[in-house]
Amino acid sequence: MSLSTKYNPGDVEGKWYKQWLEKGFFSATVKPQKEPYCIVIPPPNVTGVLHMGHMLNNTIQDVLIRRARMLGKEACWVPGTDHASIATEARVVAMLREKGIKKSDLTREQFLEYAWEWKEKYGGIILEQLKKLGASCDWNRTKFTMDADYYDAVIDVFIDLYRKGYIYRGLRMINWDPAGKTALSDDEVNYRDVQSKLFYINYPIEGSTEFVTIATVRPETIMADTAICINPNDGRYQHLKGKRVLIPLINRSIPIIEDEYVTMEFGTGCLKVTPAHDVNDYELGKKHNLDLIDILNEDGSLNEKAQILVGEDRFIARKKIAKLLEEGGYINKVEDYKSNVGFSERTDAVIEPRLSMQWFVRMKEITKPALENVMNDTIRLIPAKFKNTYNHWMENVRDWCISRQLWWGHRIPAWYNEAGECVVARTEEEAVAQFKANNQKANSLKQDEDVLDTWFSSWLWPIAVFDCSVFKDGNKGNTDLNYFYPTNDLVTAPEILFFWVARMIIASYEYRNTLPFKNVYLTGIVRDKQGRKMSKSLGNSPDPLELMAKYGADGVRTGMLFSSPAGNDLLFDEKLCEQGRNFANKVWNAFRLVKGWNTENIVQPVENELACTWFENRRNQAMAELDDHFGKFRISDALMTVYKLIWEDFCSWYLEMIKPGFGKPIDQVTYDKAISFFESLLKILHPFMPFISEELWHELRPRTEREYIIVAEWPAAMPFDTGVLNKAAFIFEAITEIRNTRNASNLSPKEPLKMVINNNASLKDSSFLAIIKKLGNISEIQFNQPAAPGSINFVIQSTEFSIPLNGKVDAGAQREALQKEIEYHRGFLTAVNKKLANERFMNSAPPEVITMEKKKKTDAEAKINALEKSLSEL
RNA sequence: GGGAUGUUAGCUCAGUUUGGUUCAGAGCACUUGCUUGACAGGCAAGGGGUCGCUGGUUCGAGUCCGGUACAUCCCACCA
Repeated sequence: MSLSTKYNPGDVEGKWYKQWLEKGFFSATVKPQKEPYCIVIPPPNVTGVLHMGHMLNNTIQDVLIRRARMLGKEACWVPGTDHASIATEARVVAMLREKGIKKSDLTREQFLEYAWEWKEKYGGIILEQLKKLGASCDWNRTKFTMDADYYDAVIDVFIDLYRKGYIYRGLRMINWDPAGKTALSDDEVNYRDVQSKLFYINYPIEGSTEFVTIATVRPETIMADTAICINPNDGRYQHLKGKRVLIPLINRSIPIIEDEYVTMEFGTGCLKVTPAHDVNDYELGKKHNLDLIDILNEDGSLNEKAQILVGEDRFIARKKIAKLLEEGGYINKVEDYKSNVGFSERTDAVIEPRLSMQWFVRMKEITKPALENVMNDTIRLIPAKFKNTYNHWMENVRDWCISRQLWWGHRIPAWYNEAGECVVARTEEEAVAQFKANNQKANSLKQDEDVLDTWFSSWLWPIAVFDCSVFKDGNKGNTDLNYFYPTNDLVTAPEILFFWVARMIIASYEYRNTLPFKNVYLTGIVRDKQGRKMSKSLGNSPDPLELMAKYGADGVRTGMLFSSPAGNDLLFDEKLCEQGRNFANKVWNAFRLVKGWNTENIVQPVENELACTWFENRRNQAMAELDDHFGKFRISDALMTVYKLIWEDFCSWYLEMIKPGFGKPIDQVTYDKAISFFESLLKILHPFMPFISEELWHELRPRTEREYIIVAEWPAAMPFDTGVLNKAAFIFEAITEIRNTRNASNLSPKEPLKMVINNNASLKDSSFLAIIKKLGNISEIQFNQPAAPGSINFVIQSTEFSIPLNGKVDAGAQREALQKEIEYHRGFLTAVNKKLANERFMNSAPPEVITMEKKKKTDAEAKINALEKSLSEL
């Protein structure tokens, strides 16, 4: 046998992927007679490189798509990348910095030229990496969220929503990143507990020598205060109502206002109100008509409105002002305080709440169908527990800030004239026309400098990959869109359930008036063994490409799937890949065994006939389990079903049963059966392990030009006979008992044993015996003989077995073990007897349960009998 | 602060909807014995859990109800 004892994935993976591509097996087209099955990939960042999260996510998608393809559906997996405005722009800025170029020295056009150049060079590396894991995407359909037609679609949607009144421009308190000088959505802000100080500051009351003490963690913002607020029900402060106070250091007079918003228990019960620099204060300011005083520049330094410390950074200003207040005698006390501070996800700078003109999507109304259709399971979330979180988010949805102060992205189609008036238009010409129609000046127009939030383009993804014009012109009969949409399954991480999934659903109901996909499979997060999230900074993330080089793509794929039920985080351990690789090796060696047999036209032995009948039934049973698991998106369980069917049932039992003796031939009938079983196993293995299954498929027998396993037919569901399976279970149990007896008695498996069977004469002529003899290495079976002294006895389904050991064993140890076992069964029997003696149990339990208890009793009694017999014969 | 989910073998998880033969399971890990003519990346056998804790309902609770502890996640972001 020239085949290596080990499977070498490196030899075969590239070969098959290339052939699959060449034969066009991945590409999908409209075929009205076939049922479509479609997945759109969650587009990875164009700057991305493959990490373990992608590995898990895309393996699951590939499993689903490959199975659908084999089920005869027109399987379409659409790949692509996301322009990822913030991430990509940051990468380009960093790249330019290395070349000594500052973004601020470039014009927008120059910068974008660099960005595109960079994208052409490095963008899409990740798509090449996906091919290594076997991803069977229809690469002809590869889409990018800034393709020309996609760009237009995004602009069309903006204009359309603006006309419908869903998009507005407004002054709002937003999350400002002073380092990136951009607005961030709420979701791009991470909150962390930070140890800080709580300053108690005295504000002098106007026309009095008394003062009011407030507590704040941000003393540098007192110059922006426009009121002090007390709770009207606060008994301590009734005398302050209607008075005014002076801001320390700058002596500006501000009113004392009343609002129940103030918590009396916190701090002193007096709150300084700074509407320009705090979200809650902003709301309070609006309610009480307070002035807005913004004392910060874009970069977080103080501006001239602060009057003092102008130009200082906010954190330096905080230290300095604390000192000034101290010197001025305004500090009452300072406490240590732990507060929750927001940080930019991108730059990690402390977020500054800031008032700014931004564009928003009004969410309340537009989200309605998206909420309803998830809650009523039109769109299924898997696992369903995410419905709760989804519901909670959607019911409390806030308007979506969609403008970003960046250059890389879809530029907002808004135009301003010299007077600062604004129109939304696709081009400057259209803008001019609109201004004129409004009787407004239309000279020296300027386009909005901002681009749109990345999610404002990716929420169109499932539609736009098929047709970008649909947002402007409606559906003009694009057959791809009509055929593949709504898509079937979406596989993504729960982290982006709101960012992306919810918004795709919203867009789909808005523009297609239907769902975008039927099922959303939410994967877990890949963590390391200690449960930490994998991250670059921790260096705990293995490189999937290196893993695949080491264990094979099939090994890594199955390794990841072994322990990753939907919604559960995956604690990644390289051992899993090893298990995957070992499985591939097992399959490989099973092939080597079968392939090495010589056939002859001899009569099929009875034991082989039984073995084949059994395995066929067992396989059909497993197939039913498999289909059930897939129907419930239990991918790990599905894999485990295949794993055990192949390893235990096929290799350990079936092949051992039919294995011919060394150098002897196997009968043709059994051999053909074995090959066809092997084929069906390779088929159900294929979605999980595409490469080795394709390799062995071709090794197993000659194939025609287009006969590949990737397009082979998924084995149809077949009935199975539980009677056959039960009979086999009986044989297996007997064999296990025999082996156990050998093990416990230190008898080599090579030494043939004799056996006696009592009270089951029907076994005499059965093919069972042949199998028991073969796998148990039993040389002779006698019937209804008195047990010889020193026998080991056991009972299986009321049949008594006896193995004479002729003094080959240590009687003392044997006796002890037997006594222990007898004791256990006696205890069990007592419990059952007690139950049966309980009148109330006998009266209220259903008859089946009582019958079962009675059977337990007789079984236990038989077992004890047999054991006692063994004991007495020792 | 509000909400959700989870706690079952050393580890990762099934099982809880509909209480009683899938009821105490799986894979990995572990122990013992095997140079077994496919595979030591292997074979065979085995050990291991009072189902977080605590009350209750019931003839009977991993499963239903109350309480409690711990963990994780989501939302909000009280100066």
